[in-house]
Amino acid sequence: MPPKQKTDAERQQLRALIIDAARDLFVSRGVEAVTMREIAKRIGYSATSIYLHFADKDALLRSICDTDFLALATKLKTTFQIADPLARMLALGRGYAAFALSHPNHYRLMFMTKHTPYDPELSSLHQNNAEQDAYFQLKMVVKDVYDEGYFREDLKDVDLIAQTVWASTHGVCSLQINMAEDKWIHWADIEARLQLMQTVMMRGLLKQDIREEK
Amino acid sequence: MPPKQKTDAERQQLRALIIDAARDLFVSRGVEAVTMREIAKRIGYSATSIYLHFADKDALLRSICDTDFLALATKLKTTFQIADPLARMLALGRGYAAFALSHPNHYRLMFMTKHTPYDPELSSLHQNNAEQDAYFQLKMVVKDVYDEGYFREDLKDVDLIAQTVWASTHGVCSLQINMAEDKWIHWADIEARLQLMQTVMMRGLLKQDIREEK
DNA sequence: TTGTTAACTTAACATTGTTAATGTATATAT
DNA sequence: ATATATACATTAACAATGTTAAGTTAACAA
Repeated sequence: MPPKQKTDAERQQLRALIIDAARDLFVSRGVEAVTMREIAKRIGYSATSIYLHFADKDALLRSICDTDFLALATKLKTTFQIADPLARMLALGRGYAAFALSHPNHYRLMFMTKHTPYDPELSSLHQNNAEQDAYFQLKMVVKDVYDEGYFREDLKDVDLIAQTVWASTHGVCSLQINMAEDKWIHWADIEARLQLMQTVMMRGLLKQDIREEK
Repeated sequence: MPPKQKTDAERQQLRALIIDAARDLFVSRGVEAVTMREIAKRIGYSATSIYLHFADKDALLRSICDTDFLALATKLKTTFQIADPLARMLALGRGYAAFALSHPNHYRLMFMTKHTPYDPELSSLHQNNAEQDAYFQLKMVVKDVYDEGYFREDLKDVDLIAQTVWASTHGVCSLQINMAEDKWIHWADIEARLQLMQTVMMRGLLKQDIREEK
């Protein structure tokens, strides 16, 4: 029994309801294990109603990722208040890892799951926006450190540096998320692994005198 | 029309046939996109025949991973002939990355896909065997470098070092495999990213005089 | 010859994502 | 006030999937 003509706000609200329910289920049991019918049941609608708001399951997943990317960027934004570029870069890394490890299934959806390529055209987020684009945030802080002249002489490509910094933290976090339960490896403490990775990266990227100053 | 009573060798052969066909398909189109019927068709059997050799799709996947872990260890074994521990460690990293990037879907199955925990008990491979256990190979070479006294004074935990080295290369490779197609990031060349990561890690892990010697 | 059984196939099931067909209550037009 | 159109929702249905149950066939043992 549909009360007709929802306002835009109401429709947005239902969209959010679907997204939240879906994320909850995806996050606790994995994307493929969750059915459209199940998501629908959770919010008291029929499965097909979801298709009035999302083209298909993948589009729903994409929307969830969009909101999670925004959540990540919002969290990392708090580092902007740190004046020293180097301290800011380290804080960004720590914040990123904290997000990854406290929302492992979000992180899996965002960075570890096979997907149709992310495309700024198809996203509700704005690329190169400091409030919404976490990669842009990283690039900015790396650029600030670069502009201070802290990086070694042979490091000139800000994108390359940013991607290497990203990969280092992503490596630790993604191994933790995907392999921590395995009996094959006797894992060192995750905090120790994160700390060592940051230390090693700083040693490898920065000029010696900058490191000694700290 | 079943000619009865296969020998053990024949049954092993059919198992291998299934594994090879399944891997081929998994690797080219992803695990979930491939159906049991399709695998069966490829080798001229019916889908249900596969269940005579593997409990379910996941067990089949596990067997494939086992053979791929062995393939990785076998590939990395070629580095054993390098006398210098440091050069050996670098070669191991390069070999690992080459494997990951030339078999991205294998790699995805092995290290990026959610799985029931790997357990030495349940594997056909032997843990801590230099021929079969790639992590053990890494640990060994890290230990050799450690024994030479090449690592910085503050680095004492071989497992922690090994896991950090692993995470660095895994980070680059897994981002490449999962995100390279995304339009959001303007990716630097993958070779440059691998090279910089190795350089940075060596700078961060090794004593200064060792690095200058090279 | 007659069972027995291993190897294999066909049928069948429950579940999935998704589309088509249908209903229903409201908003608008008359 | 009545009719019509339409937005919102549901139920039915489809093709495809992993998997199980129920045959079928051929080799061997008695």
